[in-house]
Amino acid sequence: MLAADPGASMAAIAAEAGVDRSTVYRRFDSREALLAAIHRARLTAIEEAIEDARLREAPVAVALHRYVENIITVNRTWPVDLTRMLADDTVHARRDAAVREVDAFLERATDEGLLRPGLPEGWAGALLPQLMHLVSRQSAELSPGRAADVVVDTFLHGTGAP
Amino acid sequence: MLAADPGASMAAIAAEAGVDRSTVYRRFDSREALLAAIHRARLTAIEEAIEDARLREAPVAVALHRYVENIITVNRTWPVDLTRMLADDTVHARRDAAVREVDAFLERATDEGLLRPGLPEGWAGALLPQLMHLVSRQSAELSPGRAADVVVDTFLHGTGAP
DNA sequence: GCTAAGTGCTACATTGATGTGGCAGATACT
DNA sequence: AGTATCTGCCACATCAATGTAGCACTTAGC
Repeated sequence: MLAADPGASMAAIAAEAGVDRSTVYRRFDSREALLAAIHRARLTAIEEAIEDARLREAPVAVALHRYVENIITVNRTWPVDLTRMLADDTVHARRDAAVREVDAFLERATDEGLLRPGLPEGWAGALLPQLMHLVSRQSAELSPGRAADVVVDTFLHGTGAP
Repeated sequence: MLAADPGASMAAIAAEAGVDRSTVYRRFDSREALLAAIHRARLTAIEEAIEDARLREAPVAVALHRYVENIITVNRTWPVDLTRMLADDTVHARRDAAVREVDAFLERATDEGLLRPGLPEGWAGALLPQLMHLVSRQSAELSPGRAADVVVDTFLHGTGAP
């Protein structure tokens, strides 16, 4: 709901959840507070996904697939865009830390020969989230594991003939 | 502006353009009319991009690169999301026609051995626009030609080591 | 049976955005 | 000079969404 339209009204959100608008206001002081709670939940899930994938120590191919699979699940559970919450300093800082963690991993993946060197600055780091986001909403019928297969395969080898 | 926040107010849009809010209302009857005009302009540019690339006849590798380069320019000129205008029937129909044209091209590209067969249904057709959109706003410093190089290379071969 | 907590529904004040109309000044064209 | 057009500024009505408050009803636990 908030994924399709981040500007959705509280009435629409409440209707989607099958409760009255006033009930939502009983649990969250304001619309801002509701969105902040959702974004915090997503951030926490992202941090757990990163930790579970052991981006610093695990073999890069294994860590990549595990990270992708985890994030696809996060995307499906909390399909909201954190970009619109960068006003909040805490959210901003936690998001930055997660991005830095993934960037460092991609650098390690390049050093260890999984990724091609010489790519444009930040290209891999921008591409990977887009692929995960795409498969999350495009191919809802795929299990997280199969969806991760597609993302990793496309990320590493593209869609061209071998 | 409308790219960053599709829900931007007329006051914000007018301020961005350096004119008064009332001046915008003199040129467009309503907010809807303004958005419709922008979307029509984007659609027209997309149709020209497809025609110029000769997706039906040109060699697939040539047509792909030319199409990508054209759309990157369109994305930078009219950076708005057509998905939010599907209420308008005319927009919907024109967009569908363009999507079908590209899908048919991707099928031809598969038949002629440029793309790998056996990809998930609709994956290439969803991936390509995402890549073009990503490079359009991510790498503003690249010329359309160089940006298209990156997109086509990533689309066909990914970012993995050879 | 009684209480406490949660929920739905309604009414209300407030705010921000939309859209309209009028007026005055600047620019350009004849 | 005189006129037409465009613009900025201001005031105003309208509407949708936010947030608050009160009341009645249901459910669960003691």
